[in-house]
Order: sequence, then structure tokens, then C-alpha cells
Amino acid sequence: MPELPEVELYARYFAEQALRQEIARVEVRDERILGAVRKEALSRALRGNEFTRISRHGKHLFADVATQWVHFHFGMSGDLAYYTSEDEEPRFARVVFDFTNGAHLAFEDMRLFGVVDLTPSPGDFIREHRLGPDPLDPNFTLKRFREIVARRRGAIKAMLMSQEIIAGIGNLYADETLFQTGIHPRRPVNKLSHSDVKAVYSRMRRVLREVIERKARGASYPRTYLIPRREEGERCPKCGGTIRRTVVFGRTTYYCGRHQR
DNA sequence: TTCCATGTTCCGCA
DNA sequence: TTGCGGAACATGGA
Repeated sequence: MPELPEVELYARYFAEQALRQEIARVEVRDERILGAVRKEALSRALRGNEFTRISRHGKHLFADVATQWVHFHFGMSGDLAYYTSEDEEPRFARVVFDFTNGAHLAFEDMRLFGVVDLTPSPGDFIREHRLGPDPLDPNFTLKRFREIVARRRGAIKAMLMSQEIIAGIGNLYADETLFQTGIHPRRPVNKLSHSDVKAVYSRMRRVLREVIERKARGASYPRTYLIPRREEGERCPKCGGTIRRTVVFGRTTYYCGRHQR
């Protein structure tokens, strides 16, 4: 379930559970999950070392080990699991890091769209993959967002989901942001008013932060959100209109036919 | 059996 | 050059 908020929670989980433990071995259960790195090289780079710190950019997570960083991308179904007993290994574990203290950290990913890789540093990775700014980064100001918007055309939803423009927003949170700002997902970016742009900027960040904090407490989505009502014909929790379903930027899109214009 | 899924990439076309 | 639709990737659940 990984868009920015979920990956942020994985990052916190990783940092709390799996730092500063010597890595005994790396078990690759399915090589299709590896990016450019071969399993022998991954194992060699990690064995005898420890994860020392975690970094996140958009939907990407990085774990510092010795002179390199392990890069994780969670695809559609990736997750992390830290456990001490072998029989707790997740069914779809693809890579398992065994620690000398007997604990394990598994990267699980049923659908195999995720990636485990090595990279010299998060900065190198971000440049190489041309990722846009992380929307929760303190340097990502409204001014910067306006500059990005000014250079663009096309549907607002496509812009929000393009990782080279802004890194971390996926299908659900793009829809949620537009639902809360009352903007139709197909509205061209150049037809947004000055205040629309500000609203999108603020709502996007509020949604991301709110979801992180709520999920960190084990809570579900607020009842005012669109996310729990992603179904054709549902009632809009904001205005009582009807929830519509369509396709934008290749993804199933839900919006309120009444208040999103 | 068929459709759908929180993602990314590549190709072709306008 | 930019933007977008479609297909492909792999797999399980409704």
C-alpha cells in the first residue's frame, strides 16, 4: 500500500527496528526483485555491516550501509517485516536480511513490482532517476510549487502523479487532494486560479501529514475523506453528490460529480 | 472466469 | 518538446 505516507511509516519502522544490528547474510528468495545489482554483490556489500540510518524521498526508501545505500521501492504491494522467529517469515518475502542477533528483516512484495538495489547515495539516485522534490521537504515551498505549475500544461492529476514533477503522490492521494480542493482531476493546470494552486499545495501536504500521523496511531482515514468511498455511486461525504469513476493518466479515478469542477 | 489493484516504463501518436 | 493513451510486467482476491 505504498505511496509517500506508507513509505514514511516503513522508514520509521525500519529505523526503530533494524538499525545497528550486524548483518549475518542476505537471502534473496526471488531474484526478479533485484534491480541492477546481483545477489552476490548485494550480499558481499552488506555482510558484516550494519544499517546505520534511513532516508526517504517520495516513495523511495534508502538504508545506509558502510559505503553504500540499499534502495527500496515498494511497487504496488511491497512491505517490510521485522521478526525474530523464522516461522514468522512473510509468505511473499523476496529478500531477507538475517542479523547476527537472530532477528530478520524481510522485504515482502507479492506482485514483484518493487525493487531492491544498491546506490552510492540517495542524492545520486534522485538525480539519476530525475525525481522531483519531496512534497514534505521543508524546501518545497509554495513559491517553488507555483514555479513548477507555471511550467506545465495538461491535467492536474497527471501533474500530481508525475514523479519527475513531485515525488511521492500516487493514485489515491492525488484523488484525495483534488477531492478536498474541489478541483476536477482533468482540469488543465494552466486553468487553475492563483488561489487554486495554493489550495492544492496546502491540501496535498495536509493530507500526506494527516495520513502519516493517523496511521502511526493505528487509526483509519477520516470520514470526510474520499478514500474510503472509492466506488462508483457512493455518496460524497462533503456535499452529498454522487461519486463518479473514470480514467485519468491511465489510472482509475474517483471524484465527486457535483463539487469537483 | 473475469476484472481489478496504492506503480513504473516504454512505445507510438498528436 | 510535451502530453497522453495503451500495453506490459506478476500475482492474488473479490
